[in-house]
Amino acid sequence: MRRQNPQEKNPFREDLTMQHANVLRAMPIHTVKCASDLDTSVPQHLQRISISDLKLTSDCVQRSVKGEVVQKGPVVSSRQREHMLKAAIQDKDTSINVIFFGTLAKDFSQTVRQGDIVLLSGFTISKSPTEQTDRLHPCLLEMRCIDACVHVYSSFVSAGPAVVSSESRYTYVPLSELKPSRIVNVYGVVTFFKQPFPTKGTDYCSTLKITDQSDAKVSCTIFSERLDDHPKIFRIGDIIRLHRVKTQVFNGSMTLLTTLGWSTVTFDGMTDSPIEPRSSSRTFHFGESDKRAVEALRQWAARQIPATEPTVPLSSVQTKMFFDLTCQLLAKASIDTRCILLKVWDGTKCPHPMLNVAVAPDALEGEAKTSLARENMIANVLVYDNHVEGASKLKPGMFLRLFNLHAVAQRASEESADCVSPLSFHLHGGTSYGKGLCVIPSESPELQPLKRLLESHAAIASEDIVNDVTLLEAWYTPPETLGEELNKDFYTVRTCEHTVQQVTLAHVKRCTTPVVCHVRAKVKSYQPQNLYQCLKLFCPQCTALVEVPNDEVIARVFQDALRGHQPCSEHWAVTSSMDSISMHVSCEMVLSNTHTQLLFLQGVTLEEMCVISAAQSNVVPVRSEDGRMRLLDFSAPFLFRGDKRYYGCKQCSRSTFVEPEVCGVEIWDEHNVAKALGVQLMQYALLMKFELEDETDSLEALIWEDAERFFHVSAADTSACQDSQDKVQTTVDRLHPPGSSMAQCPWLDLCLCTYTVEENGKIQVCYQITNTETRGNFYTPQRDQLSCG
DNA sequence: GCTTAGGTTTAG
Repeated sequence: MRRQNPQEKNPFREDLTMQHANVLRAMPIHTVKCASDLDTSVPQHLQRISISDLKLTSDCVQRSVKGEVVQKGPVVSSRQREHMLKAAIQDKDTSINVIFFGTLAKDFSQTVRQGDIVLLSGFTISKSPTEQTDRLHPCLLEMRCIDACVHVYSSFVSAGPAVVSSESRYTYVPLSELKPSRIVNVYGVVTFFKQPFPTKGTDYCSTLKITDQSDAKVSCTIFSERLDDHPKIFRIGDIIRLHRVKTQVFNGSMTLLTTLGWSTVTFDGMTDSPIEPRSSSRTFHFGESDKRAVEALRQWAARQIPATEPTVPLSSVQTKMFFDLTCQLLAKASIDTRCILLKVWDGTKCPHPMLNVAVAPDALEGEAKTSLARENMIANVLVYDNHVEGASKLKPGMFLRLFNLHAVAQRASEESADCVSPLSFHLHGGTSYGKGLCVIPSESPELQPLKRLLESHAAIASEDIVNDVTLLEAWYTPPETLGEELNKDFYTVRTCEHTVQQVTLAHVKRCTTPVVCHVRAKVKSYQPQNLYQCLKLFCPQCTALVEVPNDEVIARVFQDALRGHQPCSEHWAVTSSMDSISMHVSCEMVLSNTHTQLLFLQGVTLEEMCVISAAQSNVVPVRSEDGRMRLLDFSAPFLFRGDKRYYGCKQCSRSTFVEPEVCGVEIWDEHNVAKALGVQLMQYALLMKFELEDETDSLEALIWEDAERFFHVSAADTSACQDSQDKVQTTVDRLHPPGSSMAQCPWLDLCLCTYTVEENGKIQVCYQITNTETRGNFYTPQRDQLSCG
């Protein structure tokens, strides 16, 4: 390092001093070629003492200790103090801290590796200041005086009971044979794990539980401030190797804890899959013996742990369940600081309708194909709290495993059955039950079936961009064979023949009028809120659109007609009277025997009219004026047909009453009655305004010309028939469930016409929903429950 | 500066 900085003073001075010192002293570190040399080639005057026998009061002159280097820290230097290096050596059951000072610290750092066997002499004994925390030996060895000497053998061969081979420098202790306060190397099969989570300290913590052929189960706690250093565990059954972890008894159970210099490597646990070590370190040791150890654990685990479904595909998800999901990220969007939305898929179709969380288009990173959402293939995952940090680093296209996802039905009320409630997926805050998420490398063998499935779907999805209209229709129109749950639910279909591609609302707004567009949107709000107000009267002649008069207004017209009540006589009619009520029928119709079909009624109130007309086919209320027959004011219906009422246009109807033209009419209905009377019949129409919204924009669209097809009712029926009114109400409730969020509203495929109208000299762009029909379940929620069972 | 957590469900 110093050589890289020629400006610095005395660049070589320290090195020269070191070399000089080494020459003057006895070499402090001796390497031996054979383990037995540690016992034979060291000075004979040194007497061996076992670590466990060391005491503060022990005489350490002419004594030596031998042990494996189980910890080796870095050389610590400061201006005030000489160089230091802390290590720990272990002999049988006991580990003791050793501190090397000065040049010895540097030499030890360069010459000795963890796992080496050392023989130390010339040490002094002091009290260990870290006994309470590291639970190692109460004493500490200090290697500082001029006599301090290290003999090292660095090609250790284990005689232990473990998974070793001749080339291995490591001994692996069976989990059942772990002793307290030892630094050990272990292999194990993961039976539980949590993704790393931040601690209250400086590190992230991974907690896991492992087992091995000895059948002992041991919890492990791994601390590291670098996320990348944590074990890359993707699922239960993975195999983990831990080096230099410390045993510790907690709550009566053996646990493993990372210590200085720990390391880890993990492997897929599936038998027959390639043994690829997963590690952030490029320098980990991995040889044939490790392959054998992994394979042995795989074989053992395959027999021990019953084959369990590793993760649950969307096609198997049930409401309320907690499950692990392996998937690909399509898009993500931040909801707020404590919540992030992930749109994911795994190539399977969920049997339940899936909640689509709508977010502003500019907030969405990545693209979620709407065609997939339509097929229940996109899961909307809401990631909360402590998981937001990790989720925000994800990029669309990544493969993920989400642990302990919660499938939540959106509507939890008693009234709505689960079968129609859209599912959302929550990764709740906290780490219990392993809640968390991880990225799985794309090349991971276990991902290959998933990737093949996604690719096959992606191929289909890309074809619809080829503008093949037939395929487009097939893709966007829910086929009858689709999941029954979806068919029970509510959706719309376009009935037009337009060969146009689906566009966004933002696109529609940019189009020049007039144009026909296909869109996919939700109903954010609607007007009028009182549905009786959506029924209008429309004159096809002058295009006047007026409200349907209420009974109060109509009754007044009848009262006005009664006021100047006088008999009237018309040459074309025969009249019969009873009290103040007169009935007129056409003479010509009497002759053609159709007179029962059309009755003119004079001198009745609205109530009486309703009673009488209920049993008649066509009744026209009339009044007399100067002895002549007149129709009532057009504020009242000019015709009552059963329970239906028909109105004439004030503008377009003949103002004077003339002899009805009855010739040639055999069956009388509202049209030929109107024609015979010179009345311009007004049509009933349903008119509503929907506020439509998609990911890109919102706009207000009218539905009226095709409203009857949309609602599957006749507007005239809704004027009189309760069932038809209920049907409109139910449909509107399905479009926008009362009190619901946008997320709960169904996506609608709509055909939209744009046009301009001029009003008060201003040109305004209007949108109208045409050629669209609602489909699905129109029953009320109460009935719905029955049908869902 | 040398701890942190120590499996066991949010409540959106």
